[in-house]
Amino acid sequence: MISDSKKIVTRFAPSPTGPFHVGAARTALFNFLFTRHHGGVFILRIEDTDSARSKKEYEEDILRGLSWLGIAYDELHRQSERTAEYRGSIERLLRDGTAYVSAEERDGATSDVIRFRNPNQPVTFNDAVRGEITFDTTELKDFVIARSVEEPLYNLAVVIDDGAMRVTHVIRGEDHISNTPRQILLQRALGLPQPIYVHIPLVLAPDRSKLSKRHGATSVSEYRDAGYLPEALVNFLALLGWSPQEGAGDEAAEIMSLGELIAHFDIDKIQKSGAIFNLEKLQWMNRQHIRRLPQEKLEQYVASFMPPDVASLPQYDPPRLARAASLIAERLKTFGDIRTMADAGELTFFFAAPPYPEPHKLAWRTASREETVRHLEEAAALLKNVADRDFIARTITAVLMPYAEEHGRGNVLWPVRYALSGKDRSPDPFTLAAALGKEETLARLSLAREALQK
RNA sequence: GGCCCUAUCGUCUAGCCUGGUCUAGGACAGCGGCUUUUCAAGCCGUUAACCCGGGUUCGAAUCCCGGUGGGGUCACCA
Repeated sequence: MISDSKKIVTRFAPSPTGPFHVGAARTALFNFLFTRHHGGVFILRIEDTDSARSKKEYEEDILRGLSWLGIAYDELHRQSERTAEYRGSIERLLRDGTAYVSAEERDGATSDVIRFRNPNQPVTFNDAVRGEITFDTTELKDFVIARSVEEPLYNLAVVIDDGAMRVTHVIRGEDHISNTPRQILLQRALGLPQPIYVHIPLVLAPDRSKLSKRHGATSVSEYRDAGYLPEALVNFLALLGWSPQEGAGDEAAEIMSLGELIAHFDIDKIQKSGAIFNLEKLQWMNRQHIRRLPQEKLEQYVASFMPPDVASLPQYDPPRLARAASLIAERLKTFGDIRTMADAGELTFFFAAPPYPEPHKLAWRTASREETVRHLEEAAALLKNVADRDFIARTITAVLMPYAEEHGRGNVLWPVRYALSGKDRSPDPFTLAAALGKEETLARLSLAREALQK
């Protein structure tokens, strides 16, 4: 299907009339993956012919979003900077009679528009994912192609640009299928070659309608701000309407880096029907990518999403954060969850000794205070013997477990955990102690003991 | 409504082109269990689908036809 002799050229052509949408991001991604897989040229073309609706801030949002996702383009063009090109083509169309100026009334005022003289031929094209599609173009009438020689409308601008930029594959949303016959008619009038069309299925909301604002977060920046990893979003979006080769495998096979996606991507495995944007799967995928993050990156993410009230705690410092980071990350779907954890008080104990307003909670079920104090003392004594550099979860477990087994795990482990966190819910005592460090662990153990003895 | 696209577990999908190996596979979610006994995570197990009706064929999820459902599109927007 794809001839090797011809260099592949694709383009992603968003119009900057709103925030960068995840559906658009997926279209960009499919173009990018396909192009990189085949070693072609990927063009970003800003379609800002409608000056009234196009905004610079939206263009910036698109650029920022693409860069965050790791989707790099080879060329950047803006239609607003190509009026000379359009003028030439439109004048030619006018000259040879395939287009004509028509004075028309609109909103009470009369103005000239340029219409295409429709040859009324049936148009058939071969879509790379759907096969042959035929349209009877007579119903299109003499459609308007420009407001003036310097103001082409969407369909014309696209055709001129795709021709000028030698685009070989037009990969875009299914909602553009109905534009295709108009564009083909224009190509024929302009004597331009016809690219290969690849219409990809739409991204749908859970109710099967087009994904829109009322369904929640739809823009790329919202997902970034909520603490999703770009690699997770990219991975998730790639799997919406596409799957890697045969036997789409087990769980691990679905987790792919950008590089792996590029290696596997091709258009023959693109789905024909719309795909629902399933937030739960995105969250799961985000977890998977968080788990694969190198320690250093993980710390950076955790730190950057840490709310100020936690970050200003007395013991909030780099070494402690480094030890707590993976423990915190283990418990979240997105880095934005750090905020929720902080609000629930599940973070403060990492960076400040907890108060013990309810000493009775230190004792496990029916255990007496005296007994609990003894266990706390003994645990502290055992841990004191562990060297600083051996103060890791595995060693701590090995040291504490025999004693806990002997006196009842709950009786020992619960008060130790509670002494360290001051919380009903928290990580287990061993990892917690490791995260806190030896000195702090012993300090909290004795603080808890004092609270009990009061 | 016209035109166009589309149809496998609740969701994303494998299989369909090259009919049998499909008592339809995987993943997310759900459910159940396990654990260094809290919570989370993790691990193990498990429920669940070929839209309907006709054909073709020894045999159809796979091929053909017709319904029905879903979606898109019908601008001097893109």
